[in-house]
Amino acid sequence: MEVKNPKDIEQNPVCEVQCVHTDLISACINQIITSDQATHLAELFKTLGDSTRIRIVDALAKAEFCVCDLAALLNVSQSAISHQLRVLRNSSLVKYRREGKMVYYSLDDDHVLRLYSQGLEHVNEK
Amino acid sequence: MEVKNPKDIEQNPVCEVQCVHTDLISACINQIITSDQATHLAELFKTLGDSTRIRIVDALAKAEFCVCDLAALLNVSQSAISHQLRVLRNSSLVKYRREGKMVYYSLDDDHVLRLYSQGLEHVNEK
DNA sequence: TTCTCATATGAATATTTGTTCATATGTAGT
DNA sequence: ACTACATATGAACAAATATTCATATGAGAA
Repeated sequence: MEVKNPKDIEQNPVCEVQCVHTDLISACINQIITSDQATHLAELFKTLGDSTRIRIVDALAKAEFCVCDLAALLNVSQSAISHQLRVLRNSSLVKYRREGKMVYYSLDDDHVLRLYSQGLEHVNEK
Repeated sequence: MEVKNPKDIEQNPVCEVQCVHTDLISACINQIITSDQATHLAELFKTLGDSTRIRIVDALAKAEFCVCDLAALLNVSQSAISHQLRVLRNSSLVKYRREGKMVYYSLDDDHVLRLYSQGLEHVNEK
């Protein structure tokens, strides 16, 4: 029943609840990640949040592959692989080198492998 | 939801490209993560792929909070926080305990913190 | 019981996103 | 120049998803 008035929100974003532990909140408010940082970090995780990209990363954790190899190995169209590789590139998760007509992709650094392995550990234990 | 023309796939999943390094592929094909595993892992990362959930995790990395604390701290509606907490619960990233009317949330284990920190490291270095 | 309030949840909506299709770009060879 | 082919990319469509709104549930107090 207690519907919050939009005007109240403008005045005070916290008015909707009563239980707030104000001391704890004021102690933490300055330590919380900023919205900008959160957005960047979320984008990194979001990049790994697709099964096709996970399979690409898994493959690249084992060897360097060209685009058509990945398409064949994962049974996904060349276009789809290429689109997804761009997403992975934009998040600095993979790097590439050109050799003639072909482009070979690999994981950007050990950092990526650690992040991936950490996730794998979590799902294997749960 | 991932592939191209079903008829082509039945006939020959690789027909669209010519460059395939068949030896490398047959050496790797059995080591690649299964689609099922990839889906599970992707869901874990997807869970962290939203800025609101990142901010929740960041807060819970510092202290235990009840739902209304999180709503106030992050300036997000109670309903939205509650919805997102369920997503985090479903991926075993947070746990909770009831105390009277209130429900206190915290990170499920150190695993989650390591995964989160690893991601934070990556974005800070790039 | 009834009231209050902290939390959870279903439905609806708006935005995001992954794939396909068609086409463009870039590179090597003729 | 032209052809072949590996890769990239824009547009369109379908599927997934985050938030809001309204309401339900659960727990303590009167």
